[in-house]
Order: sequence, then C-alpha cells, then structure tokens
Amino acid sequence: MIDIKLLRDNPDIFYKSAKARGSDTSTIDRFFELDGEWRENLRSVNDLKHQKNIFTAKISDAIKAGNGVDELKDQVRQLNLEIEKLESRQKIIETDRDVVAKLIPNLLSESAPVCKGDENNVVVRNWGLARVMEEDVEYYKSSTANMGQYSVIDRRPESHVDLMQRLNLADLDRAGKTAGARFFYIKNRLVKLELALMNYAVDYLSERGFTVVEPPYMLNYRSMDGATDMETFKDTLYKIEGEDLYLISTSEHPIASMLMDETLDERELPVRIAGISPCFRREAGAHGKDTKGIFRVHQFTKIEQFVFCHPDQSWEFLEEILGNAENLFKNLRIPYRVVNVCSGELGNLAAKKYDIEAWFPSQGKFREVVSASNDTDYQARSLGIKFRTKDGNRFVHTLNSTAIATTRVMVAIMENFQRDDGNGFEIPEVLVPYTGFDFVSS
RNA sequence: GCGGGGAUGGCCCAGCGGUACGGCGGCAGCCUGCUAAGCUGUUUCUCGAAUGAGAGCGAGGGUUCGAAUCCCUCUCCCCGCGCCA
Repeated sequence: MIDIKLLRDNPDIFYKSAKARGSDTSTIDRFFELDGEWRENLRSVNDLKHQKNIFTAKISDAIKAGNGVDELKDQVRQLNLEIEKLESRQKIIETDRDVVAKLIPNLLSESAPVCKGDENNVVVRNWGLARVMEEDVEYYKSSTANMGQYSVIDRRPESHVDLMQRLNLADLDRAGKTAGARFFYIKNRLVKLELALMNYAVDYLSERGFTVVEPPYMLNYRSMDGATDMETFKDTLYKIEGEDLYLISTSEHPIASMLMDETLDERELPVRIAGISPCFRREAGAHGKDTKGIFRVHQFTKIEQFVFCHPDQSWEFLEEILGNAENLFKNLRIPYRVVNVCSGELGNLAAKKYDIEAWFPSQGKFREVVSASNDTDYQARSLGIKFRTKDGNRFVHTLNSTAIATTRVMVAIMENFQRDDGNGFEIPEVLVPYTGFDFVSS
C-alpha cells in the first residue's frame, strides 16, 4: 500500500505515477473524498470520547468520595449512543477508503520507462551466443537492439514437447487425464535435471549470503493480501475449500509475510532469503497461450531471491539480485536479454522491474524466465514490516527476483543444447556435478 | 482430536473491574580527565500547525459509567494423552 500521509501532502506525484502506469486516477480522487470524510468524522468521535473519559473519571472520583453517580451514568449512556452512531459510520468510511487506497499503485521509479505493452520494454543488454534460424535473424537483431551475437542454424531445434515425448521424459497425456491441461508428469533424467537445477540454485544463493527457506505452500488471506494485492491477484490463486488458505503462486509471498507485523533492529538489515517451493497458478486468462508442454503450467518449482533492506539500499539490491539471476543463466550458458519493463506492465507493487528473457531457438523468440522487482516500501507497508531508527520506525524496502523457475529453464536447456545429430541434448557443464550425467539421449 | 497452561510495548515481566508497574535494550541529555557506572527524559499507532486528544494488553463480540482484568467465540504457542509420514 502507498503512504497515505505522503499522498495527502503530494497528490501530484501519485497522479503522475498512476497515469504513467495507465491506471485509473479516479481512484485517487475517490480516496481524497473518503479520506476527508474520515478525518472529519474521526475528530468528532475523538471529541465525544474525550468527554466520556472525563465523565467516567468523575464517576470514579464520586464513588471514592461517597457521592451519588446516577446522573453522571445517564450522561455517559447518552454519549455512548452518539459515539456508537459515529463509530459505525467511521468503520464504513474507513473500509471504503482503505479498499480505494489499496488500489493506488506504488510510485514509479524515475528509471522505469513510461510505455505500454511488453513489446515496448526497453532492452538493457544481452548475453550469449544464440542459435538462430535464418528466418528469425531479423527478429533476433531487433530484439537485442542489434547488439546480440548469434550463429545461424539451418535446422530448427525440436520443440521441448516433442523432445520430451521422444526421449520418454514426460507424460503429458496422462497428466491431462488425472489433473487436466497444464499439468505434467516429468520422468527419468528430466526429474534429475530438475533436482540438479534446484540444488545448483540453492547452493549458488546460500554461498552469497542468502538464508535458504522452504516456506508454507499455503497462506491465509491476511498474509496473502499483505504480500500481493488480492484485488488484482485473486484470479491467479487457488483457494482451499472451507479453509482460510490459498496455495502460493510463488515463495515471494510466504517469505515477505514471514516478517509481517515485525519491527526489526536496523542492524538486522539486510535480510537475504532464498525461497524454494512449488508455485501454483490458475493461469486463468491464458487460454490458447503455450498450451502444450511445460512452459506455462499450473504447478512448477521455483527458487526465488528475496531481500528486506534499508530504503537507501534497495536500488543497489535490485542490481544485485538481477546480477545473481544473470550469473545463473550465464553459468548455464543460456543466451538471454535483460529488459526494463514498461510502466504499463509493472503491476501495482513494483516501482521498477527487470525481466530476463531467455532465447528459445525452436520458438525463435525471447521468453520471460526471470522477473526482478523493487517494491520499495509498498509491500512492507501492507505487511507492517519496519525497522527502528533513532528518528522513529520506518518501513523496510522489499525486493524479489526469480533465481530459477525449473520448468522454463529445463525448456531452455532442452531447446538450446540439442545435439546437431538430433539425438538428445547436452547438460550444461555447471550442472553435471549435480546430475551425474552430461547428456540426455534416446 | 481430548485435557491443562499461556499470549501485555523492540525483549522480559507485573497487574486480574477505576483507566498499563518494573526491568533490559535503543535513543537523547546531564554528570564526571576519557570510558564505565550513575542520574533524567524518551521509546506503538492515529488525528492535529501546535498546546493536545484518541486508540492500544493475541483477534472479534458481550456485560459495565468504566474491561488487560469478568463472560462468549475464534486463532496461535507450550505441557501431557491419543493418532501419525
């Protein structure tokens, strides 16, 4: 949530930020209406309560002095009726105001590009030697601002769907029978590859100051609402029937809410957490996109980076966690580009977001594999995560970034490292100590 | 699931119908050659330009002029018992 006091004092910057995101600024108008009413009503309530407190103190004194109190009691009863009336009104106004306030997006970073549509994301840099079909070269060049290195290939690599089928690495049809579309059974060396990726990412991050955490895979409403923005997020979440529980869509959320309502000592910052968990997503509204294979699925495993830090350091940490994610992909030798995501595509929480998009030669496209965001104090405020300073308590800043989403990285490996003779694919060297094998073939 | 005991400010803890005691830690100041000790104040949220006011004792209700305190419902933690990968 945004800082209400800051909004009252500087409405302009919030209007500007919301406009740049293409979000509806009438919510801000509505906020000011309700907030004005709220403040006015609060003053009345507090005045009445003040009077009441004076009377109850008088009653206390009168009893001690042995005097009668019946008349005073009647006056308090009268006040109570008025207070009750105003307070129930206050509750309604406050609920309405807070609903509206939660819809106001975070202040945009100066360095986030003002634009709309993922196709307009700004290319920051690219890395690696991509294998590109002749017919995809133009697209590749423009997608890398003409900076990308590539070698032309004359045979399109097999799609991961066909490859998995042929090499007996997955059973998608039976998953359709037992669970439905966008589920999978992966098998044999693909399972080992996934475990290797998980272990590799966990080792990499724990060597860099991250505490590794396996969180709860379900959260209650309060935690989920604090960590995300339920209003726009509920379509992606699975709800447990009859319980106040939601399946997590990323370990970001249980990790963020882990410190909910806590006030940390300044010396405890920064807190670096690496989360590992399955992620459950309904993918409602993704009909027709990536319908086959394991690229877009209802359940996948992700290793996530999360940082709680001092507000002065969050921009450095955004570069740090993006750097970590990039290094993982460099070490895996997967070609990628980094984009600075358009203001219109950031969601409400992020002040700025980088995506890493890996090159998928069989698709001839860059596709998102990592998303790294600085949520500044927006998420921390909703969750009540603060730290003490000598000038009072302040909200921490929170950042999150994918390290490895196993399914997409497995697809990237299967599609980028196919052998020229068409017989299977190589395992990136850095994973071999974890897999115990360096190729997968029929 | 069944008993029993708990949840109080950053932490520890008292209070168990009259409006949150005390300690530790943090911060500010005083005091001493310096440090330590000691002393004083402060420490959460909200409204207010401010003197100030209101709220807050796990959450939500109730009783009362007045609830941390009594009653009801719920959540979580601890100790037994049961069940269990």
